[in-house]
Amino acid sequence: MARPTVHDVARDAGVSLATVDRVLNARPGVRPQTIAKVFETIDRIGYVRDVTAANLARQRDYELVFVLPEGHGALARKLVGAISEAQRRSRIDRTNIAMLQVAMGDPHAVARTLAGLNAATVDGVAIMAPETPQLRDAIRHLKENNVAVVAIISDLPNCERDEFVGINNIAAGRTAGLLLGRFVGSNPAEVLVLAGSMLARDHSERRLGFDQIISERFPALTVLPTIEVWDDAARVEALLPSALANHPDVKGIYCLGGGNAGLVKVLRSHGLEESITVISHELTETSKAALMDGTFDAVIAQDFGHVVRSAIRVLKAHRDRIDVNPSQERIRIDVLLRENLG
Amino acid sequence: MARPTVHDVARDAGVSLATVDRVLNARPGVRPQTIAKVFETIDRIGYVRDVTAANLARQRDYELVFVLPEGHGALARKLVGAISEAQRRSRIDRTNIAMLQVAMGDPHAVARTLAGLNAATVDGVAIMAPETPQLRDAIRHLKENNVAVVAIISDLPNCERDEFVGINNIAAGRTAGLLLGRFVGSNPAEVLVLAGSMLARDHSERRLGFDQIISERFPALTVLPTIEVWDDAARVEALLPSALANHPDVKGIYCLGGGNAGLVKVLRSHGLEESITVISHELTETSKAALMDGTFDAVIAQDFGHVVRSAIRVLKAHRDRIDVNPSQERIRIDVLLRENLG
DNA sequence: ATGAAAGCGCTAACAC
DNA sequence: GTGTTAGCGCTTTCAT
Repeated sequence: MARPTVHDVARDAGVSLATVDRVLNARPGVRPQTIAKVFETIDRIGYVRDVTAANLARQRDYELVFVLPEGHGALARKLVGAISEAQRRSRIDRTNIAMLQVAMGDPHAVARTLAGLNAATVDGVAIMAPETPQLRDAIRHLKENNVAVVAIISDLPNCERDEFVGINNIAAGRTAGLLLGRFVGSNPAEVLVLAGSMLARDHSERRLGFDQIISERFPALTVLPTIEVWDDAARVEALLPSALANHPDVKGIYCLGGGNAGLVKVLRSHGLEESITVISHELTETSKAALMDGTFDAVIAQDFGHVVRSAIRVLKAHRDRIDVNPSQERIRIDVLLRENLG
Repeated sequence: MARPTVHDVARDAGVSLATVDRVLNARPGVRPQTIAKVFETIDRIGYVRDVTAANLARQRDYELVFVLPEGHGALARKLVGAISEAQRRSRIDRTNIAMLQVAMGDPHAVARTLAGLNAATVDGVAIMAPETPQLRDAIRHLKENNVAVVAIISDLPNCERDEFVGINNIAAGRTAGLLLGRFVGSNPAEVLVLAGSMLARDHSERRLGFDQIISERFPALTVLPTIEVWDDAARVEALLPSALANHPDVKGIYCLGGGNAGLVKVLRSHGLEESITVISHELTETSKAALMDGTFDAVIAQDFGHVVRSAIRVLKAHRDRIDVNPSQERIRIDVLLRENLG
């Protein structure tokens, strides 16, 4: 038996196509009892709307916007690459994707960018930004105008975002800690932690998870205070050597993200590739090469392509008022070793 | 500027819609020069076909078939679950998914199942089966009738399948070996390997990769001959204890897949959860619990949900003659630890 | 070998 | 409040 269509619903409910359509799209101008009658028919005959036909008739594309930090760092480049790829693919499926890069240092700039969006045409916004009061207001405003909002990579738990697409960073930190602990072994040793900036929510959450598991399971390890490197190779090269000199017992380094290039350079120039276990974050050209040649022992990552596609699906589902497949949208914490880089 | 449509192509090329359609769908009855003219116009104005509108007009669903082993094992159950989930979702996107379970012991039964498919209505087949001459013939026959074929989980490299959707099992074995080696440490020790059946291509490839890396990087480890457990808990309980008794230096166990339940039982009853490092395959209720309580140290897995969705996308793309996004269809070798189970 | 026209499931003027 | 109708981009008879 063929799938029921709006025609079947209209006939069975004894109303016209237009009325069915009004009910389906929650448009005004239908008597409550008519609405009820239509809904009753819908789930009696098991009607489910053909979204693609609807989009065809509507002649309306999905208008999506990605807002992200205007970074030069490897992470930003990777993310931009994944979005560009999605833009290229999107031509065939009625989807327009805009990408806006904003200086994240200035909360007002972020808010202005969001405020500048035309809520009448934009269906959804995916955003990666630090949580500020200004951002919170800007997101609330978008939601009031019926624009879907998802946070990506780094969550905005106190904003009215519809969804978060990214990994659980506390769990990521715990994963890193578990690997570091097991790789280093059970003899007493010190561990150094490098961070881009502890202001970034993802970095501080990773650090939290890392500390949790080290103290739970690896009491022989001493974690030294975080060195903040501002995602800047020069700073790594300036600070790391002296830290290593002051702590000759360092057997492990955990890099929370950012600064991989500087880290690799220092390890090489000091001939420490072999003797120190290094766990880092994000798969980039640098970290991949470091994994291949043994400088890094593991990289914790998330698949940016997946994050971007997932954000797009969630945003579209929101506009179409259909639900997502949670198992498809769960972003995994990838553990990358030299052997499973594939 | 709006996306060009068939109308634009027809007008610009000075032909009718029907002719454009014939060219687009490679149907006969068009003069070569007309074909050329249409194609010229198509890429001059940058026309790209709207697949959803085409499907709407065609009134044709995607008819897909999954063929898999009629197993009771945890792996089979997981796979069936993932396919059922896809079936549930498929109602809304013009996709009918059939699932056929076959006794894989009998190559003729598999071939008969494939031969029984109506090539006129079936668009694509996803199959997990051991490679046999009979299967090879059956697949060739499908391909001759324009049915798309993908191998899933376990590749069929000598068949004319269009694509393989699954992990590189040699790399998976290497990944397992690397983790086992690093977790066990550098003192001399023995390692036990458990296999479902060495006839299964995926298991033998994993073993190969495992042996490679152990000999390359962990010379202190001695890998004992494989114990074949036929995916049977009773066999594990019968064979493993004596193997452990004969080899008191066993510090690591690598389970290639299947038999997790028996393995866990033996380890518990011998009080070896802590002292032996265990790496296994596939995320199931059993292996998840074993990871949580520390009996297993790592599980190498592939996301069956992803495999199934990916196979569906590839099969559809094939019917629509469009290309897939390779990065979306690459199945990752997941390294699961207690901390990143999600 | 080519074209005209109807129709897929849905939406949106516009009419009543 | 509700119905009629044209049309989205494409395919497919049926003519010519």
